[in-house]
Amino acid sequence: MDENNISLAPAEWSIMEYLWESAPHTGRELTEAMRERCGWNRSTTLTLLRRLEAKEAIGSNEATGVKCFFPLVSRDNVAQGEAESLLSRAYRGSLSLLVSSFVEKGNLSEREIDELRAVLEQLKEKNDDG
Amino acid sequence: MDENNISLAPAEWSIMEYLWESAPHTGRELTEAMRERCGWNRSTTLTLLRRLEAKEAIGSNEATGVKCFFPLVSRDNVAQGEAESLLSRAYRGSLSLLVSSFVEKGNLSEREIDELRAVLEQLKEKNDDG
DNA sequence: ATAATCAGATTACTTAAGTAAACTTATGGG
DNA sequence: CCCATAAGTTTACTTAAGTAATCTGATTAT
Repeated sequence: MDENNISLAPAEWSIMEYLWESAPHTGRELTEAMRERCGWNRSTTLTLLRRLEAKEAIGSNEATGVKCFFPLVSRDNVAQGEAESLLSRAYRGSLSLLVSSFVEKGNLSEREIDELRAVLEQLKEKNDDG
Repeated sequence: MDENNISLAPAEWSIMEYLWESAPHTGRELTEAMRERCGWNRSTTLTLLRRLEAKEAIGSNEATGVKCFFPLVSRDNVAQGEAESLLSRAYRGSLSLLVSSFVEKGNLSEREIDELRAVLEQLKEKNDDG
């Protein structure tokens, strides 16, 4: 694979989020959605779509005469890639360092803490029988 | 405070890393270090220093006649800020979601896992007597 | 067929970022 | 006093990103 290492600018994320929620969508639908969500002009959305296609983050299909866009990369993959890039830049590649910095700041909600625990439980299991 | 929300471009990180390791440093020292570490031209380093000063990520002192640069923001703060920005963009603001995506990918080393456990232990204590 | 509308493409303008050349002082030797 | 260096400032060029106007070819309602 080489769809790896695709990184998205914030504005591109907005479009991808929509397409990850549901796809495919026509340019018209995207334009309308982005106008509502971000207040973008039609041209803005179309430009972003073109750029996303250029970097192969999305693809399009023109069977019906009208172009339909859909994601070529998964949200998980993109998120993971950006997380890894952040980790290596700011946390010497260490996930635990990141987590620990949040823990130390003490700005984690009860809910977050519970969820973290759950994740670690899951990890323990994986480790026990893996 | 308003030194909050300072975000650094990758090239800027390189300079800050050096200054976080030790400071203050003269332009000459920085230039030399960046030439070694990144292969940058003198002008490049000086430009980056100027931009960092403009965004108040670093300060300088000219007492000795030669400008000396030092960080105005802590590495932790910057890292935290970028992490929060990533979380909100890619993980709906949820740290556990990020961690869990790494766990699921299964690309965590034994060491990382141990460290994560330790961090969670720490969190448990904090929570018990906090 | 023809004007209004729509879809998509081309062009454009701005700011940020990476990278560096060129210019300007200041300054230590001769 | 004059020049080679050194330190710092200005200017510049490129690509990415945010944002959008404009142009062009297709479609449709009269």
